[in-house]
Amino acid sequence: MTEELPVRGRRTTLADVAARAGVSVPLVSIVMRDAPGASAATRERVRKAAEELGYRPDSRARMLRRSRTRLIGVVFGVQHPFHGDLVSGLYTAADAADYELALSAVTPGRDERRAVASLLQDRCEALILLGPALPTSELADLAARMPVIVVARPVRNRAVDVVRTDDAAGLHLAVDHLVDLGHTRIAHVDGGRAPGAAERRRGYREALDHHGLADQALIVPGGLTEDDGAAAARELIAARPTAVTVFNDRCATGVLDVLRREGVAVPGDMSVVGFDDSSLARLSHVALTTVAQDAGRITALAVARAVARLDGDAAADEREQVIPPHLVVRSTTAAPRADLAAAPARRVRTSSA
Amino acid sequence: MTEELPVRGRRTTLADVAARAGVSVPLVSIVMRDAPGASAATRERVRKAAEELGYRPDSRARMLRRSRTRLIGVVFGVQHPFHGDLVSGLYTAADAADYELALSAVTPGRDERRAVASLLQDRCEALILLGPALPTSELADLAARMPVIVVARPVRNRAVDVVRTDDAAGLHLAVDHLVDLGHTRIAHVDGGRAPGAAERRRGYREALDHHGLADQALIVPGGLTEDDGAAAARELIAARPTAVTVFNDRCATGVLDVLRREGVAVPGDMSVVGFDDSSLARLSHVALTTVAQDAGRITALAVARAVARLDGDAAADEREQVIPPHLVVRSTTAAPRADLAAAPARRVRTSSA
DNA sequence: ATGAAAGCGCTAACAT
DNA sequence: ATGTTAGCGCTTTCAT
Repeated sequence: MTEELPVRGRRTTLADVAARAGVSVPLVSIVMRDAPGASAATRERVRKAAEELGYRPDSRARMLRRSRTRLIGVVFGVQHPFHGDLVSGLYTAADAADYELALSAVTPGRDERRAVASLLQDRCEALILLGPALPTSELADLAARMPVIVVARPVRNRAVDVVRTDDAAGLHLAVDHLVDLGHTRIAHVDGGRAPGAAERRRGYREALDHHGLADQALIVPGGLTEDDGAAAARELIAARPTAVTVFNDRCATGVLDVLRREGVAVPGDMSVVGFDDSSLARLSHVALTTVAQDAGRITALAVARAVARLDGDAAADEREQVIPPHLVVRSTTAAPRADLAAAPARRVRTSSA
Repeated sequence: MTEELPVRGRRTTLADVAARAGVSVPLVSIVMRDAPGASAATRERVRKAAEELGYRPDSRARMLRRSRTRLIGVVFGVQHPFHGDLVSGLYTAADAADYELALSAVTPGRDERRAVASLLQDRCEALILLGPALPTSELADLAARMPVIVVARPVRNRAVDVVRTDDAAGLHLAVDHLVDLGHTRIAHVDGGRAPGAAERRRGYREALDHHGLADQALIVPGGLTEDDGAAAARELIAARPTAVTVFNDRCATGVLDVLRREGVAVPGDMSVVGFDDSSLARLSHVALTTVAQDAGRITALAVARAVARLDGDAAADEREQVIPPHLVVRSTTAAPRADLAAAPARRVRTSSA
């Protein structure tokens, strides 16, 4: 029994397997791909030979020969926790659609342009970009070459597909929940120029307006990080609304931390609502009430859209798919204390950072 | 002027560029690779043609033809924040060494075996695994096929290279710092079976022993997450050491949160030291004193080792490179209060969860 | 059911 | 300095 274990050096190829099985190369190819055109006996023999040689198909050669690479490029931010959830979902969806994923990370030393360039060289057939900061014009240029699906950021250009959470609706949910609890003085810590921040700000204003609370609006400058939230918390302590909606969970965590340290009880003195339902929010000692984005649905739709564009079947016409979020109520929201509910919030439209 | 903008459909190839420039295909290849063997005038002409056609080399064809792919596979956990720092560093190091990176993520639905398998099909020449959970035997099998560099986890097998932080030394730093401040009753919240946890536990014991404090040892079961830390904090509140070293920053954050909420002042009543110097620790409102792993150095060494194995030049013989960490002192450590410094810590070797 | 031949896009080896 | 030939590992005709 010749033990030809796979060792460092030349890789085993179809030809090696063919030689060992005593058949032609194309026939081995047929067997390896489970394509029709080989007898059961041959399949058996070829599989055995491949197994013994530790054969692994070369995806590069395969893609080179096929007209299609069945490869979808994904650009993600290595620092952003939510992108982790999205990447997980993308793998699942791509797998089901029989596509491969090529990951390209954006890091402090590697910008989006480089990340995209490397995917182009890998001959991806479509691009899925998670919360890209690239200008719309460049996205449009890319979209002229290949299907481009932008996730979690609105893009006003008919050439690119967009799958995103309905950010405005998310803030409606948050505000409605707080109003239901009896709050009237509800502030918002915003996300500055972050993707989605403008939509959430708008949703907040609309929702307040809808409840006849427009004159109670208080928008405090925030950002994406815990530090931004901590800074915002100081303004909140001065203004003393009874509840606050925060741009995202990270920022909300910063808000929570400072509030509690300064003796403001949550939810006793102030209710707090986040956005994302990240792992942070789920921690039992944080237990943040938050607006959940449906990562599984978003990623499934993103892949489905990429595949639809590639297969060219009935190219869907709405370029933007907006997914409704849902509210996850945990322990940072409650009815306002009776003595706090009445007093009016100090009105500050936008205070300077 | 023929505007042959790159449009969806067939990609432009070397042949297209060659035709437009009126030269042979290999000559274009030479120009695109900046290889010697073309006149300045030709280079000029070819570059112009390539530019006009929006030509991008096909990395798959390139790798297929070259004997070398110059591709290093990286397996990382999409949820682990520290892996983000490592991936960033790997890109930088690979770039400098003129290698490409192929990323393969481990997600809840995609285990390490799958992640590795896809990299093998991509014909990576070496593998860098971040904190892999794979059994040593499988790592050794892999290492028989190609250079394998394991990062951030000790592996007792001469076939694989290891680059990791000196975890035990990290706990020496932490304990020494606390002893210098005057602490004698120092507890440790451990990481269970997480990579590095055993080493850190050992370092903690050694350091206490070194200061003649062995009989004060108190190890509380913890874990990797904030929740684990929160649970451990309750035990700490009962035992009341004046200081605690925690497995990692995430867990330490959980400890901090509960301590503060239960009215235990940090660092007034209890000092806390983390491990990782993750972005969490750096947050101004957390300001955690912590043991910093040198991600830049670790990744540089990991790539350097992979390259050394591949180039076969003077294959370094120590398979394990242990990098000393350093202490970052922030605001969660201080001298113990005079009335607390004297009393002995309750002695619990390992309490049950 | 099986094999022979061709070629995906590129680079290396050899011509000239 | 430039062109010709061959072939990386695979899949796709097209024969048989």
